[in-house]
Amino acid sequence: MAAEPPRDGADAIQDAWRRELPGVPVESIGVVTRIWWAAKVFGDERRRLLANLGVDVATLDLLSTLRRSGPPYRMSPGELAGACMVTRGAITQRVERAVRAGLVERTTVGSGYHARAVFLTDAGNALLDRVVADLLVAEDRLVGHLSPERRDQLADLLRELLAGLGGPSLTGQVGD
Amino acid sequence: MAAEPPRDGADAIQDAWRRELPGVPVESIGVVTRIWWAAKVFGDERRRLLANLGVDVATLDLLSTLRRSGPPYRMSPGELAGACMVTRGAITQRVERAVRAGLVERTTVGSGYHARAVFLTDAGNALLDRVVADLLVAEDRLVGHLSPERRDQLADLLRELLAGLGGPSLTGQVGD
DNA sequence: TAAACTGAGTTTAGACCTAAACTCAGGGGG
DNA sequence: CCCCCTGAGTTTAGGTCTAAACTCAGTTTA
Repeated sequence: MAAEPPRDGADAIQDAWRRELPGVPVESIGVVTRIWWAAKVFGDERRRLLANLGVDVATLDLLSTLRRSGPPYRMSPGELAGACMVTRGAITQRVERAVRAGLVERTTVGSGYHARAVFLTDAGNALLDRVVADLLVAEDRLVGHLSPERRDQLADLLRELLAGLGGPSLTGQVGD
Repeated sequence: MAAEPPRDGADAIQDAWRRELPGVPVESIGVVTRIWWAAKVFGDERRRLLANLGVDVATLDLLSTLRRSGPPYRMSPGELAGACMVTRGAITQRVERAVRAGLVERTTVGSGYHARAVFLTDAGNALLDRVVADLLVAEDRLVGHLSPERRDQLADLLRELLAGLGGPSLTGQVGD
């Protein structure tokens, strides 16, 4: 007879919908709502930290994806859209901002209307060297209250969840 | 000797940072990145479904929070901000849109500059009755490939994670 | 009782995203 | 050789959010 874990806000939301709309299936809330909240906490924390370091989350996502891609460290806008999980239009805007900031460059073709490849400048690489380690250390602290065993259990369950979601997998991700 | 789970994109990202920035702690990625991706998949799916039903995610979040709050089904903007985990400014804008759509009303005070309480109209309640059940059924299907045992394990680990994050708890949530 | 304070709500500027329309470059038919 | 098609990239309109400045109502204080 293991002790029940203390109830939290997601449990309260399940109860509230059971009360307001009897008969609807509320079981997914325990997973979906908590994932939503955790993502919000991580996202807010990351935004604050990066703001202090002078970058925004979207730009760092772009630069990180290029850096992680490995040699030759160049990606087309379409590849970036797949890896970053945003629309091509969003990539156009991210690249435009990053170019203005001197963090990436584009090679174009023909009249120059279309970008062909995007790659980091020295300044972009320097920014990554300066920021990513701090970010990973901060996030390590955020999840540090979970024992390594619990953390690995959670990671494995999330991997299983994502595999079934048909969402982001190795396809379209880093490492062409 | 349990079989290793198949590698996914998050594993690849861990490897890539180990290669690019040797020495940085990459263990948090297995949890943080997968939670981020899962939230993105759930969020995109919810946005698409709700767009078909003629609502947007932010408005449904507002209406749901009011409905779940129970009697007297009224909340101040500040309470709503806490429960929805967005800034008060965002609540002002959400309420303004919902008022224009006829889904909620406001009671004001004095010159009418400040809202005091926000509550659902009949149209707002009808929209919830029409939409929430469909949404929960759809999300139940999304996580349906996990066995109930795995789902509960995942929910428990996420509850533990959130408790340690000091993030959303019972405080400021539903239930007055 | 009037000035200052405090806290809740609102406004605004700026960032970011999506969806849909638009624009080229390159590759077939005719 | 030219027209059209297709696909990748870009533009634009519209919506959402945050952070910081601003505005009141009610309260404290002298």
